[in-house]
Order: sequence, then structure tokens, then C-alpha cells
Amino acid sequence: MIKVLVVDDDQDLRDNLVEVLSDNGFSPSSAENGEDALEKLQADKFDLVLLDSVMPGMDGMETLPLIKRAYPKTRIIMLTAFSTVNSAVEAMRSGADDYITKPFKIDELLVAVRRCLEEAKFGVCEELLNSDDMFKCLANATRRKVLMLLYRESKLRFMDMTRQLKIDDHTKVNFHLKILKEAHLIEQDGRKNYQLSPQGKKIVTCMSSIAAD
Amino acid sequence: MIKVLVVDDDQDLRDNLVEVLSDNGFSPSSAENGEDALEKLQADKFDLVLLDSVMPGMDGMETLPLIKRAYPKTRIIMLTAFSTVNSAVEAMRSGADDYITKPFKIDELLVAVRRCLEEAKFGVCEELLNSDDMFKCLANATRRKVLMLLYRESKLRFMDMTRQLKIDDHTKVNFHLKILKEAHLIEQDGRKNYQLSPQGKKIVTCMSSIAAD
DNA sequence: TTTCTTTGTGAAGAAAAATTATCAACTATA
DNA sequence: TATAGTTGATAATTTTTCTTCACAAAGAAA
Repeated sequence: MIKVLVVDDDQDLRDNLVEVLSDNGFSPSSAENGEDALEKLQADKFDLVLLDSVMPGMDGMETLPLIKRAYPKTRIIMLTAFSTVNSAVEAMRSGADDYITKPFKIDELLVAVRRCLEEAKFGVCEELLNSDDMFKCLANATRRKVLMLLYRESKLRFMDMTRQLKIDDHTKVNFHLKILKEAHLIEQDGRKNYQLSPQGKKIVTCMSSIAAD
Repeated sequence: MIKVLVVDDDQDLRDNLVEVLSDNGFSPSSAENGEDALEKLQADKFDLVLLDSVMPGMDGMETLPLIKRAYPKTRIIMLTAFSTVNSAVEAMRSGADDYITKPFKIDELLVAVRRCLEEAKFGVCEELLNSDDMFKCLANATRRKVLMLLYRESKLRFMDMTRQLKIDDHTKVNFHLKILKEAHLIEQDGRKNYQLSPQGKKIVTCMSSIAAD
């Protein structure tokens, strides 16, 4: 289900958009200003934010770069009543994916929303193609076992790892660790302890949603 | 953030648990009966459900198997005031991961919660190790490209695929399609159209959260 | 209908890549 | 200085991928 966050101070518009989005198969939530929006974004993942630029409290232009920095993969469409070329350009430069002027027809918005998400699909595809090292790395059972160990134990020395893996040839373990390091799935701290990298953590947690039920 | 759903008809207890869980670094929500719980579960993913067995409306024992069937990876701890060996056994057989009798000390509950989630971690590890075919399958760029194509186009014929992939030898494409089929990442409908399997869809959407920002 | 082209599938051996085994070092540290 | 821990380089082996050939089914063309 595609989650959309509607951020606007006008409750009527908000409720209206939520209803329309819901009717069109999206899962919408709403927020009435920037602070509220950031809170909602922290609590939940959204695919798309519809962001009003003028609001009391933290306004849209202020919120936009904050959202983009914290959640780079979330798409943002700016909605604005007082539109100038400059403000539009500025919004796009700050990371908005599209820009719509009020008043707008609901269909116009839906077209933009769909196009925006379609482009996001493209992004996913790029990533699928460009993370070759990562996938090659995950293709080996020993290496996955290493990830699993580090997920459970969080930190391990080289020799402790080989013992836990029950592999008697330690140079073999070393070979795999090297590949894992090169794919940035694990890293070493100052004391040569191996641990999952942020990337590595993401992957392991992701497995739970991928693997068969 | 680990999400916990507290299901109990006693509002005091509910509020109390939500507060405690929140203080202990969890992200809790609450529901007051079975129907309510199922709705919340549908709207959002939860890692753990604390489920009261006796409630007006749909009670816990009734709700338990429904939750387990729909969300097999969600952990469930039953909470119950009138405890017998039989009811405990029955709950466990229906898929509860733990069983606590009321009244309980809050620490007792937290211990159970943590252990439960720890065991879930174990489950993730199992999956990491046992889905060898899938990872082997994803290790190849051509095969990932196929997944990507099917993600965008949803359905494709054999020859359309080879053309889009710009591979002139169609038997090579076939080789990879076979492997994808064997790993259950794609499937064919009656008219021999290739499409993503449910598994395959999950993987592609998962990529967006794995790949580097 | 027969023939030809496009589409779709399978399999075996060659080529390329990944993995293992072996040997050789270097670094702490007790 | 021993001893365990750690890493790298290389050849041998196994797996994966590519190439080539063979073949069957469906539809178009003669």
C-alpha cells in the first residue's frame, strides 16, 4: 500500500485530499504543519508527501529540505497558492519532485502523484542494477552466516568468528570477510572487531520481510 | 523502531502498558478488542502483539489464530487473568509465542517481550541461511534486470523480454528465466506471459530500503 | 495442406568467475 | 621468544555463465 502524507493547514482541503487519495487506492495520512509532518514521518514511512508551501508554524519551504535530507527516498510534491517562477525553481532546487499551483483540479494532482511514484519506481530499478557487489556478496552461504553472526553478537574478532562458524581453515574465513568488507556490508573498528555496517544492518533486517512466510 | 500492539479492553492497563513500552524504547499502539486489533494490523506492520484473552467482542483466543495466519511473522504474547493449563496449551498451539498470567509484574512482561523479539531475530537468521536459491538468483545482473523489467511492465512475453534486454541470443535469456522460475521469483500465466511472483515483488520493493541513499 | 518463420524450451561442452586449499608472512601479547 | 591471532598471494578446484546446437509448438504464407 502506497502511503501519502498530506501536509496543509486548511482542514477542508486536507480532508478532501485524504478522501480522494483513499478512493484512488492510496493510504493517506495528514498533518497540519511542518512540525506535525516531521513527527508523522518519523513514526512511519511514507512514499510521498504533498506539501503546502504556506502554512502557519513551520512552512513548506522550510520543511522541504529537512524532509529531503532525513528521508532522501521520499518523494515530495509542493502545493502552492502564490506561485512565482522563482519560488518554483527554489522548491525544485531544494529537492521537490514536482510543483503544483492552487487551485488545481483533482485529476491534475492525481496525474502528478502517479507520475511521481512512477519515477520513484525507476529509482528502485537503478538500485537493483547498480548494487552488483552487494548481491554477489549475499550469494554465498558462508558470508550470509557471517552477517547473521554479527547481527546476533554485534561485534566479533576474527578468530572468534571462525570458531563460531566451525570452519577450521581460518584463511577461508578471511577470504569471505574481505569480500564482505569490499561490499561495505561489514566494517572493522580500531580493535579489529568486525561489525555490521549500516548497510549490512539494513540488509539483515530486510530479510525478514523478503523471506518466505 | 520496534512496533508493539497492545490489545486489552481495560483502558487503564492499556494506557499503562503503552507508557511503559514507550519508556523502554518501543513504539506502542493499542486496540480495545479483536476487530480493532485486526484493523490496526492491516494498516501497519507490528513486530509484536500483546493480546488479552478475555475481551468483549472478538476475544483474544478467537483473534489469535486469525493474526497468526494473516501475519505469520508477527510475534504474539497472550495475557490472561483466568489461567488454566488447558487454556495455556491451547493458546500456544494456536501460535502464541508466550503466555503470561495476570496480574503480572511489568518487569516480567518486559523480559518476555525481549525474549520473544530475540527469538524472532533467530527466525530472521534462519531465513538468511535457508534462502540460498534466491540469493544465488539475485547475484546475476541480467536476472535482476529481468525482475526490474517485470516490475515496471508487470507482464511480458519471452521474446518481448529478450528484445527489451537487448540480448540477441534468446536461449541465454531462457537460461536465466529458468533459474528465476526455479527460485520462484517469477512465474508464468496461462498465456506464457512472465510476471513477478509475490516473492519477487517483495524483493523488488525491498531493494528501495536496502540500496544506498 | 504444406512450408516457413517466429516463438519458446532444453541440454552439453567451453569459457569465465568464484571458492577452496596451500603456503607464507606479519602483529600483537604473554 | 614463543604462541595465538591476523592477513595476503597463488594455484587448484568447483560453480556459474555463455555459447552452440537441437527441437517442438504456434501462426503466417504459399
